[in-house]
Amino acid sequence: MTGLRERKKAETRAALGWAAIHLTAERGYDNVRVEDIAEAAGVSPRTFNNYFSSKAEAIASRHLDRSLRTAAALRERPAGEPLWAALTRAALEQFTRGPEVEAMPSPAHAQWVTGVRAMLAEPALQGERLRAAAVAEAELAAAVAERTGTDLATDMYPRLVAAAASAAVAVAVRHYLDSADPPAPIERLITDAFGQVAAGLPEPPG
Amino acid sequence: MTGLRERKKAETRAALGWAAIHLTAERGYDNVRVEDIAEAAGVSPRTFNNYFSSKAEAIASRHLDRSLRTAAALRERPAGEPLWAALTRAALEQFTRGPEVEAMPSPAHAQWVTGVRAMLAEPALQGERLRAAAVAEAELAAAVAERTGTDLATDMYPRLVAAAASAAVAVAVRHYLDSADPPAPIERLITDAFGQVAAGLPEPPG
DNA sequence: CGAACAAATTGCGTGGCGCGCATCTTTGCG
DNA sequence: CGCAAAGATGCGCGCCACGCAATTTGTTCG
Repeated sequence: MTGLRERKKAETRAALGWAAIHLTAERGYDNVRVEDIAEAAGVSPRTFNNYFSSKAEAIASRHLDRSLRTAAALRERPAGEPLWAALTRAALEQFTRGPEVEAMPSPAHAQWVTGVRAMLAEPALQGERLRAAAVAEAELAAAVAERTGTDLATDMYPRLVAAAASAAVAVAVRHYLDSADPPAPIERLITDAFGQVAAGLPEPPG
Repeated sequence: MTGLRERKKAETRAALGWAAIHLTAERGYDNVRVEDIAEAAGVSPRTFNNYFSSKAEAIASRHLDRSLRTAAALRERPAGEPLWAALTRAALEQFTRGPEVEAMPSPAHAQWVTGVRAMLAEPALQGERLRAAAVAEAELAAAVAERTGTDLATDMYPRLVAAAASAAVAVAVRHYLDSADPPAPIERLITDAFGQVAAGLPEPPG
């Protein structure tokens, strides 16, 4: 049952998360006060901390949500599919561009990208982003354990797989953001990264 | 040249880092104020923030130093050694027990372990730990790039290797800490984890 | 329907933190 | 010895996370 209560809560959370990201990309991390975020989301400052225990956590929340979806996506891949193929697909599914950004006028879009880059570079945020990734990784490990019939408590295998997969995505995204001009499409980079990991990252011929 | 200046600075940094860890393991994260750490290190509270920009960073500093040593160790492995063998050795070298802990009376040792476990579980610290790991991972990637003659700017390979290696160590350590009673020796777990990663983490036979 | 219950929001107050700035002390070097 | 650079310290400010208690808003039953 989806009561009004739950829905409103989800909406407030989303509004706060979005406002936090939006304002930060726009003005920079420490030109945004919690008060501003709360106001933009139409809620009292005190309420902010009922949803997030820090400014950084709010900003990382969308990253967390997206990352968690990878685990969910893996669970929905057909059982017959080989593990690494399923992981690759599950990861790729998360990289369709969202509507908020898609429906953004072109001049603003350039500034948006710049702002997001600055945001990702902000040291004060990296820890929280990584923490979110770690939470999602745990979820992914659980999904891998289910799929492969291994045991989280006794086998390192599912956690190793989850960690390697997360690393593949992270490296691909980083490569995408770093390479300036017309970068290779993110889909190709992710596929490539997963391919290398699944191949055991053999030393390239000198 | 190692002037008095540099040495004192290194000493102060070490003293602050150690005091931060020690007090936190003893009393718990938020029963330790910055003032306490500074006092334990024999330095003014204001000086604390000349060395670390947050309490969490101070606590994670030793983790950072240790992790950075892995990259240095890799650079010192013989050039002929296969990459993954060299990585495994470099990682293993970091896990010889330090003297401060070794020379600790047995009754205190038990409490120490408990305190450290609680410290590692503290959410407010995980982000900073992960951030330290990320910094070290970057350094490791650079070392891998050198050794394999690949290019950080154009190839995902060195970063993928560094990330996979870091993940292997992290998973092994976690497994070691999680499994209670008489756990498998950490050396075996690390070797095993590296072996699986280098083999491409093949799906186990159902 | 409406009354009792539960859950969320809000305002207020507090302790602590991160850091800029100005000042004083120590170190390195000629 | 004396000076310039680097570090340590004291002070003060703005902000943040959170506990508590009062209030508003949804939910559930008689």
